[in-house]
Amino acid sequence: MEQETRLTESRPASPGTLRPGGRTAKVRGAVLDATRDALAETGFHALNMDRIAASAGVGKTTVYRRWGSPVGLVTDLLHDMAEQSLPAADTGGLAGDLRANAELVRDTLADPRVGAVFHAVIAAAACDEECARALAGFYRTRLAEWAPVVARGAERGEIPAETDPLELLRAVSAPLYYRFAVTHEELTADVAERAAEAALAAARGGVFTRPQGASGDPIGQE
Amino acid sequence: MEQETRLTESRPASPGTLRPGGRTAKVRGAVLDATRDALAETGFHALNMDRIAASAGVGKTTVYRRWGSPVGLVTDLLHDMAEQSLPAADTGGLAGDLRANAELVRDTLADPRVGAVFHAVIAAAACDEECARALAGFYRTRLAEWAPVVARGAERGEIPAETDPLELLRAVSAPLYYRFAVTHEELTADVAERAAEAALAAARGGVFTRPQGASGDPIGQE
DNA sequence: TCCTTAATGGGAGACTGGTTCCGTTAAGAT
DNA sequence: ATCTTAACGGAACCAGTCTCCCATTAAGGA
Repeated sequence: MEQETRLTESRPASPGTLRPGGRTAKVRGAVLDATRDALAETGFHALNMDRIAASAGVGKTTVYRRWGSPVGLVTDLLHDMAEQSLPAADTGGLAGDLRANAELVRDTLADPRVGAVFHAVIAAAACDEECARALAGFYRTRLAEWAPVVARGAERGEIPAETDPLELLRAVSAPLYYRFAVTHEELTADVAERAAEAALAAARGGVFTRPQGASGDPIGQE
Repeated sequence: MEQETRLTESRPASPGTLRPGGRTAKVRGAVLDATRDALAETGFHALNMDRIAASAGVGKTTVYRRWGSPVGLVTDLLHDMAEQSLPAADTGGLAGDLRANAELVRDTLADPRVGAVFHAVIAAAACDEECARALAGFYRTRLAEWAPVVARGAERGEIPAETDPLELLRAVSAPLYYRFAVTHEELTADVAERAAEAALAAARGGVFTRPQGASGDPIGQE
C-alpha cells in the first residue's frame, strides 16, 4: 500500500515483478527459449550467459540482472515447466494407469530436447539449493496430479486401502530416473513397463501402506 | 624402442602414466583429497582448479595438465572410488541381504562428505560424456559384486530361478537414488527398508525374470 | 494523451580462470 | 653413482566472463 516505508530502495523487488507486462514477458520468453535450445545442443556445462543473451536478441546486462547465473536460468526454466501441467490418465484400471504414467515419464526423458533439460535441471539442483527446492516443488505438483489414480485403484480394491499414493507413484518413477540420471542407461519401453509392474506388485504386497493417509509433507527438502 | 618414429611428440602419453612412482602418486593423492574436501564444503559448482592446486600444495599448472577441468577431477575421483570395493553381505536370507544392500547405499549417500561427492559425480555425469561412462562403470562393478547374493537367493527358491540379478539390485537402489538426486528428499531408514521390501515383492511376483540369465551387456551407455 | 519510472541495452573496464613458457626436481634406467 | 627425461611448479600472459555506468525505451497509471 504505502510506498514510502523506511525500507525504500532497499528492495528493488527484483526486475520483472513490477512491470511484468509486454516487453518484460517477451524478454523472458526469448531467454528461456534460447536456454532450452542451448541445453539441447551443448548441454549444461556450456551454458553461457553471454551467448544466451546474444541468441535471444537481448542485452546481456538484462540476462545477468534478472537471472544471475546459468543455474538461475535453469531454475526459472523449471518454474516455467511447472506451470504447464498435463492431466493424469484414466484407463479404467490401476495397472493401465501406472503404465501410462511410466510411459509418460519415459517419453519425457527419452526425448532428446526435454531430456537435455532434465539432465541440466538435475545437475543444477545438485549444485544449488534453491534450484533443488524448485525441482522438489515440480515433482510435488506432478505427483499430486496423479495421486487420484492411485486413490481410485484403492477404491476398486486393486491395492490395499491404506496405500500411500505418493509412495507408489515414486516407486514407478524411481527406476526410470535412476537409469536416466545415475547409470545413464537407455530408457527402453520395457524398462517403463517393468517399473509399473514392479511398483504395482509391491503395492499389492502392502509395502506402501502407511499408518494414515499420510497427509504430512509429502516431499521434504534437503 | 625407437624414439624417432614419425609420430614423435604427437602423444605425450598423458602425464602420470610413464613415471607413476613416488612424486606423481603423492601429487594425485593430495589433489584428490583436496577435491573431496572442496566438494564436501562448497559443492561442485564452486570446484575451482586454482583453489584445488593451492590447497593441495601443488602447482596449478600440474592440476590443469593432468586433470584439465573440474569434471576431470571428479571423474578421476570416481575412478579412485571404484578401486576400493567392499564385499557384499551374506545374512543367510535374500530379504536380509537386500536390506543390507539398501542400508549400505543409504548410509553412503546420507553421509555428508560422501553424499556431496555423489552429488558432484551425478552433476558432472550430466555434463560430460566421459564422466558418465566412468559412473556407469562404477555401478557395473558395484552391482556385479552383489549379484551372487541374488543368485544364492534364487538357489534357495526365495525368488524365481530366472530372476535377473542386476535388475533386482537396480530396483533396490533406484528409490534411494531417485530421492537423493531428483527430489532431494531425506533418506530415512524406512525408505531403505521399503526399497528392499518392494524390490523383493516384485521379484517374487516374477517381474524381474528375463528369458535367459541375461548375459548380454548389463549396463549400457548413454 | 501525457508522465513517471521500471526495465532494457550498449559499451568500457575489471576480474577470474585458464594457458603457455621455461627452468627445476626427481623417477627410473644403466 | 650417474644420466636421461618425465613430471612438476612459478610467473607472465591471454581470453572469456561478469559488472558497472548511463542513455534509451516503453509499461502502467493519471
